[in-house]
Amino acid sequence: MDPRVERTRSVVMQTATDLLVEGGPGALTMDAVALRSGVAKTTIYRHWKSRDDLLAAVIETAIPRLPEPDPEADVETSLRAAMRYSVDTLRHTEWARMLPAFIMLSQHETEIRAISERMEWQHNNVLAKLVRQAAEEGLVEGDVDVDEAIAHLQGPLMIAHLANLLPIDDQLADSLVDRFLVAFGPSADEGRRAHDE
Amino acid sequence: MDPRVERTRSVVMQTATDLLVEGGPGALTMDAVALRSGVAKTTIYRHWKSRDDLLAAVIETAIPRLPEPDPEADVETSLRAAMRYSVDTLRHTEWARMLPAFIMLSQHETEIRAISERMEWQHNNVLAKLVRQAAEEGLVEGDVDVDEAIAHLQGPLMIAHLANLLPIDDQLADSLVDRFLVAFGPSADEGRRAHDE
DNA sequence: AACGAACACTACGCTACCGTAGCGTAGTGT
DNA sequence: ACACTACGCTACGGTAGCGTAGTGTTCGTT
Repeated sequence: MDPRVERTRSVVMQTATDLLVEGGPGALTMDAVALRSGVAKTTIYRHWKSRDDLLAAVIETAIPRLPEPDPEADVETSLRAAMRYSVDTLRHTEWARMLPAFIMLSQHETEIRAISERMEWQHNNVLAKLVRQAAEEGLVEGDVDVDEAIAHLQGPLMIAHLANLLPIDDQLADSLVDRFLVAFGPSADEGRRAHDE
Repeated sequence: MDPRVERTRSVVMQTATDLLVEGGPGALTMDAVALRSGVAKTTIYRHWKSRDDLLAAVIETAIPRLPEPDPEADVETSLRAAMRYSVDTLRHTEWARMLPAFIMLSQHETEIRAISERMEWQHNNVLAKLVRQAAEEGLVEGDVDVDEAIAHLQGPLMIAHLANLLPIDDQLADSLVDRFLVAFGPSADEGRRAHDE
């Protein structure tokens, strides 16, 4: 492939990503990208057919994919690894800073919503498998609601990030799994029953 | 007060709210508000000094305030009431549909960020008091991290709403408190220790 | 009845952004 | 060396949004 093409693509993508991260979707304009990247606007349009197309490409590129768990590892280890991975993406990637924009855009832009659904599907797939496996092995209650479990694993992390409520680090990832295993542990029913009376 | 003023204010606010909810911040334009509400643009500018000012007013009006718990009630009842209130605002109010926009705007617009911080402060204040009280009464572990507790109470609800992961209803509110009490209960340490070996 | 405030309407000027056209230049692969 | 393609540059046309001006009208108050 022509190295000029490769260079243009990467420079524009990086610039567009920076603009989105710094100023939100409103800051990602073709003129701004052209000005800051040094790439001519006409050239940008040769690679992306519209501004929305470029925006979608930026998001598509930045979007995290949860890795499949190592089939050798036991469930708890895999669960901890998955949560640490989620924490890492929120700590080290540009994704973290475009997440708010992404959440909003997926509400109103059908193109972005499609990306969002693919991502959620992929994430929930990985996590759901782990939760079911954990249920089978007796680590959590047998009749666990998978979506509820995912909400408890990911929800606190999400709000910690969006509201700056807690520091995002490995310790958080571990404590999330700890809390989850206690809350959804097979002895949880007894705990709740004991509490009710 | 002049009834014309009152009418204009309420009609414009309602129209602006609708536009924000339907199409996000980009849809809330002065021209659109004027057109749909039937109020002349010059009149709108007589009540709000700019488009951003109107947007802020809409958000400020829609923003939910967590009510102070009844001092007569016991902690667990108050906690359940607070969570049911959170659920209700996400189920019945326009706030639910403008939350994504709000999250994004508070990232980049300082005016909105200020509103966001006031809201978080108010919410966390109410919840923090309840969590501390719960700790004192031995309902949850004594050295509980208040912010962590809040994250576990509100996080799953937030993600359930944003990702359409779970139905938002009273049953969810109750199960959130149930899970929370188990995960943060005074016996949680034993649970975790028992699990580790 | 009369005054004043709030309002509607039209028409602006201004800016920012989108997307395109035309032309000349510079780098790539053969 | 050659043709080809990507690229830069400048200049557009078109649209949408913000905020304002001027004029006349309606409504509320006293």
